[in-house]
Order: sequence, then C-alpha cells, then structure tokens
Amino acid sequence: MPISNKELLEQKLQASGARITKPRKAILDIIATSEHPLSAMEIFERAQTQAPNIGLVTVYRTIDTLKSLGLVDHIHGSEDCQTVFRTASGHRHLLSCTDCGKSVYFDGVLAEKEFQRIGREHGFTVSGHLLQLFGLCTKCKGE
Amino acid sequence: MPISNKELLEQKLQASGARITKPRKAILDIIATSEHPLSAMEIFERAQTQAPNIGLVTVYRTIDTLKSLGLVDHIHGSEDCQTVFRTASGHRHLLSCTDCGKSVYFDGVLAEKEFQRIGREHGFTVSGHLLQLFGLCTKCKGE
DNA sequence: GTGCTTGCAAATTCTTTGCAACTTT
DNA sequence: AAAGTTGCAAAGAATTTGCAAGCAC
Repeated sequence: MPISNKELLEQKLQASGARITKPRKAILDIIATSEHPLSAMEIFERAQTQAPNIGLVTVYRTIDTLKSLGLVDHIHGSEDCQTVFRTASGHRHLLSCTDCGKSVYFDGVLAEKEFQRIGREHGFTVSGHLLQLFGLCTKCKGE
Repeated sequence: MPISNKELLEQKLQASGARITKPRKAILDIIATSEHPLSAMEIFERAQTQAPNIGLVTVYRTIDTLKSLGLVDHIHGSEDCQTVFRTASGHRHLLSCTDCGKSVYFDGVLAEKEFQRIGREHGFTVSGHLLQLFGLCTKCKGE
C-alpha cells in the first residue's frame, strides 16, 4: 500500500528542515484530504477540531511555508482568489465544480504549443499561463 | 471616424440609467486608455489629476457598476487579483506582459471544444474557464 | 426639484508583524 | 539546550457602509 497524501506532505515538509508540530499535522491533514481549494479561514475552522488552540496566524504561516516548498498551489476563483489546493505532479490545471467546489487536476500539456503560437501572433514570448475550468461535477448535475 | 473607447463606455454607462459625473468621466477615461489591468488604487491616483477631490470610495463604487454592466473584467495576476481591464467584445482572453503589464486580448474560441472534452473525461460539464497567458512583450524582450 | 452620487469618516475584513512562552529535535 | 514554532495582541492594508451635502438630469 502506497503512503497517503498526508504522509507525503509531512515527509516533504520535514525534509525541508521544518518541524512537524500538532497544528501543522492538522493543517496538512485538511489540505491533503480536501476535494476543493481552501481559504485560510476554512482551514482554520476545520483545524480547530484537531488542534483546539490553534491560531489563525499559524494557518497563514504554514500556508506560506507550503507554498514556498511548492506543496500547495494558489488557486484563483471568480470570487475568492485566496485559496490553496494540494499540488499535483507534472503540468496540471484545475477543473472545479461551480456548485460544490470539488476540484480535480487535468493534464495541461496539450494546450502549451497553442499558447506559444497565440503569443507569437501578438509579438509576445509566452512563458506562463493561468488556466482553470469551471462546470458541474457528476454529483451536482444530478441534483 | 469611429467613436473612441472612452465614448463607448460613457454611452453604455449612461444607457444603463447612470449619471455621467466628473469623477466617473475621469475613471472611464483611465480605464478606456490603459494598456494594462488597473487596481482601484492605481485608478484613484491617476484620476486625481483629472478630478482633484475624487475619493477612493467612488473608484470602488464605479468599478462595481462597470463590472455589473460587463464593461470591465476582473483580471487575475500572480500577485494582484484585484485589477480590472476593459472588456473586449466576443470571447476573448488576456495576454499580459510580465514585465510592463501591457495586455492584449486574443480570441479564445479555439480552446473551447478542447475544454469541453477535458471536462467530460472527468464527469464534469464545463461551463466556463479562466485563461490568461503571461510572457514578455516585444518592447520588454528588447530591453 | 428629485433622486442618484459623492466624499468623509468609521467600520469591517483580511493578513502580517512583534514578542514572550512553548515544543520539537 | 538550541532553535524553530506558536498564540496572542496589535498593527496594517484593503474594501465596505452610513450619511449629509452636492450635482446631474
């Protein structure tokens, strides 16, 4: 059996020299298992069940650490642009449900060449892009 | 000679029932002529030369009005997600220079079908997307 | 004149910083 | 024991709201 998402995050965090504390474990657990991007406040609220005295500040600081290690991505939504989601390996983009927020990664390599071409047409050398898809997931379509 | 971008914005704003005031004229002028997305603060600072007593609040309120009329788009950047840029007609996406901020719209229809397909693969019905390209513009490449 | 707009000031909300006490290693 | 972490409280930054005065129509 492969190690869980949470354990992987923990290992990588520890490997960077950071200490694995109770508040951090709670935060990692929440991020590792969430099906949708989370705001600092959401993480904070959920973390309180696991680490009662946790401070919102710790959530912000841990998110910063995880971001700088590339373990979470900053996700843009039409309303909230301050959410994070666990990183996927490879070049991936997010597909999110507009109803429940459920999100999955998809492979974005296909679009690459096309993006370069569009840039050239306008005299730009394209070096990056922001791509996210929105729609209804299977479950929310049925309701 | 076709009417200017600014005049077009003014007409549409007025057509919605809103009044054309001095602060609004200043804001429209700035948005209509900007080559890159603007934050409320940037608009505010520039507007002061045209309307000395303008308040930052008015900028926020005018932006809200323009957004709800679909005359400006909310633009996402890697750092600042609170900027606006004039809307383009048709289905368009933004290509922005990472150095000077210069932005141009490009036609995004090509990608549509591909996005639908990706969604289907994951059980989603794709209804929207967020796509922005980043790179260096002609001018900034040379420097 | 009527009623939408404005600018000010105050209130909110979100995020960051300073710091002494506390854990992890 | 040493050094990284934590939570609190306070500071900052960004945005929104209440309201009387002002301006567009």
